[in-house]
Amino acid sequence: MNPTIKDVAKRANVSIATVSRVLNNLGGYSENTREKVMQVIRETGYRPNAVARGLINKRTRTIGVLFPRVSSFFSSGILQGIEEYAHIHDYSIMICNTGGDGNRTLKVLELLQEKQVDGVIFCSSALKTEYVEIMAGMRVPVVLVSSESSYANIPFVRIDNYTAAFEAVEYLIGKGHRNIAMIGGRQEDQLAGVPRLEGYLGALRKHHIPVDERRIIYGDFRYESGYKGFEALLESARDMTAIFAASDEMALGALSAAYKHGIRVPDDISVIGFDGLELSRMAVPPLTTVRQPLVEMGSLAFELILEMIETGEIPEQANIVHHSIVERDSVRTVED
Amino acid sequence: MNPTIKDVAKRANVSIATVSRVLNNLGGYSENTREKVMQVIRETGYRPNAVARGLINKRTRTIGVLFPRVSSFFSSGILQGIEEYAHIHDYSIMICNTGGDGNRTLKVLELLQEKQVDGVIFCSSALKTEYVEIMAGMRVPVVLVSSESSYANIPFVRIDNYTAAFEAVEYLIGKGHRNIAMIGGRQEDQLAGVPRLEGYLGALRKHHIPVDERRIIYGDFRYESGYKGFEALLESARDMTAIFAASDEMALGALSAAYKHGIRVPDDISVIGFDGLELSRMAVPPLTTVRQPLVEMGSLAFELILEMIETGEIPEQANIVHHSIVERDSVRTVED
DNA sequence: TTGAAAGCGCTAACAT
DNA sequence: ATGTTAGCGCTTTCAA
Repeated sequence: MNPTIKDVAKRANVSIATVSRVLNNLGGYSENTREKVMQVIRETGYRPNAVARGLINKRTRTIGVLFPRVSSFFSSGILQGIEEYAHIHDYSIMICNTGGDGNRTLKVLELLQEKQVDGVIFCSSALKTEYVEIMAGMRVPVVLVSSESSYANIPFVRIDNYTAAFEAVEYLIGKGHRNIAMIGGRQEDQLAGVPRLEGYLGALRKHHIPVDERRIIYGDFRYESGYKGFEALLESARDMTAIFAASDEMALGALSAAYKHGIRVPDDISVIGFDGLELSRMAVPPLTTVRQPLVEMGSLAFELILEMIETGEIPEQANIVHHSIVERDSVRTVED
Repeated sequence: MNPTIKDVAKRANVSIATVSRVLNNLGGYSENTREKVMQVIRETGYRPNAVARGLINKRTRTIGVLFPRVSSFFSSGILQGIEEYAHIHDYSIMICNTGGDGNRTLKVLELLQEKQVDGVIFCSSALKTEYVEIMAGMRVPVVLVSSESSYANIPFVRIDNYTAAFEAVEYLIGKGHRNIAMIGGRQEDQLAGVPRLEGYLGALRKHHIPVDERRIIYGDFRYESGYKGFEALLESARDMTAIFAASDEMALGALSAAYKHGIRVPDDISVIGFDGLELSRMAVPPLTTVRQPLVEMGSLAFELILEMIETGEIPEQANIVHHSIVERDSVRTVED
C-alpha cells in the first residue's frame, strides 16, 4: 500500500489535520512542524489521493472531452490545444469517442457524470436535444467546439463558416476563376455543411456568376468522398477550372484523383481546401486552404470552461475565432 | 445537488445498503424492493458517484495514457485502439502529453498516481530509469507501446523494427533497386532509429550491396526532416534509384521535395515509407509503406493492462505484432 | 499552533 | 431480505 496521510501524520508525530494544512499551504503551523512533515513526505514518497480529495472537494480537476473520432486529423489539433492548457492549469482530461453515435454519446456523458468531471468540452458534433438534457442534469459547465447551440445558452467556439467559405471562393474568383466547382460536406450538416455551401453560393452570386447544380457534389468531409467527388465532377463539370473542397481531407482526395487521371494541379485545375490541417502542408502540391486555428480553438475552449468552473458564471456565448487563407501551391491564376 | 444513494434510500424507504445491493446486482433483496429502488432511481436520475466508489474499491476504472505528442499522426492510431477497447470494458482513459520531456513525464506520472489510475500505457518513448522508478512506486500495471524495456519486466507491444526495415529494403531490392538510400530516424533513438537502420544495413549486406555512407541521412521522423533529407541525398547520392524512409512523415517530405525539384516518383526515384499511417494512403502518389498495426497495438496494450489489473499477473513480456508491406504506387520496378 | 471529529458517497462485514 | 455500522483518505469546522 502506498502511504496515506495517516502514515505521514504518525511518522511526523502530528495529527492528520496538520499534515493536511501543510499540504495545502493553509498556514497555522510552525516552520518546525512544516519541515518535519515535508521531511516525512519526502522519505515516504507520499502523494495525496486525488480521489479522496475529489470526494470531499467535489472537484476532480478533470474535464471530459468528446470527439466523434479522437483519431481524426481534425480532432488532433483541438485536442492538442485543450491538453496544453489543461496541463498548465493542472487539469487532466478524459477523452471519449462518440463515434458520432447518439447512444454512445449519451452513455459516455453518463459515464463522465459518474466520474464527476468538472466540465465537458464537446467537439464537432451537432448538439441534440437529448444531449442538452443530460448535460443539464450533470450540472457541470459545457463548452462546444466547432459546433453550436441556439436553444441552450452553451458557449461555443468556432470560426464563421459562411464567411470563411465565402472568402475561399472569392479568393478563387480573384485569381480569375469563373467555373468553380464545390465538393461540399453533408447536406444535413448544419454546422459545417450548410454554411460552407451557402458561402460558396453567396460568393458566386456576389460576383454574378451563375450557379450550376452540376458543379456541386456532396461528400462527407472524408478523403474518399473527395476522391469520388472529383471523379464525379469530371463527368458533370468538365469545364471547371477550380474546386472548393469543404475539407482538407476531401481536397486531398481530389488531389489524388486528379493525379490518377493525369490532371495537373494547379495547371489544369486549382484546388482550395478547408481546415488548415497539418497534412495540407504535406500535400503534393502543397494545398492552399482556409485555416481554422484548431489548436487555439482548443485552448480557448479550455479557458472558457475553466472560467465557468471557477467563477460559476457563463461567459460570452459566441466565440468566433479568426480563419485565414493559407496560400500555397494548389491554386493558379487564370488569365482571361 | 445531484441525488446521492442516501436520497434514493430515503425515497424508496430502504437502507442505503439495499440500494447499493441492487445497484451492484448483489442479490439479497426481493423483486419488490428492486423494482421500487429502480423506480426511484429513474425518477431522480440518480447516478452513482464513481469517485466515492473509487475511494473504497481502490479502482477507478481509469487508465492513464502517455504520448510524446497526442496529436501526432502516429499517436492517433494507437489512441484509437486503446479507446475502443477501453470503452468496451467501461474504462475511461486520461491522456497526457509528455512532450518527450523528462520532467514533464515525471510530473504527469505523479499526477496520474494521485488520480489513482488503475494502470498506465506508455507510448513511443524510451523508458528512462527515473520513469521506471516512479512507475514502480505507483504500484500499478504499466504497458509499453512501440517501446521496450530490457531492465524491467514491463510488457511491451511493438513490431520487429529490424525485420520490418530489413524487409522494406529487401522489397526494394526485389524490385531491382541497388542504389538504395535511407532517410533514417535519430541515431540516438534505440527504439526505432537504430533497428531500422540496422535492418537497412542488414538487407544490403545480405544481397552483397556495398554500404555507402553518403546514401544515409538522419532525420527526426518528422516531415521537414524528410524534405531536407531528400534534398541532401540529391547532393550526396545522385545515383540513387530508391529511398527507404524510416517514417511515413519523412517519406511524405521526400515526396514533396521530389515534386519541388521536378523529380517524379516513382519514375525517377522510388520511395518506401514506414508506419502505415492513414495519410500514406492519401499521398500523391499513394505511398508504399511498411505498416504497423497501430490500432491493434493500442487494443492489445489495453487488453494486456486489463489482464494485469484483473489478475495481478504479469503477462508475456514481449508482444511482437505483425508488420506488413502495403504496396501502393511509390515504388517501381527497375530493369537491369 | 495543534488536534479531535464529522462527513464527502459509497461498499462490505456483520447483525437481525 | 434488510438494516447498521465501520471505514476508504481526505478537508474542515470547532475546541483547546
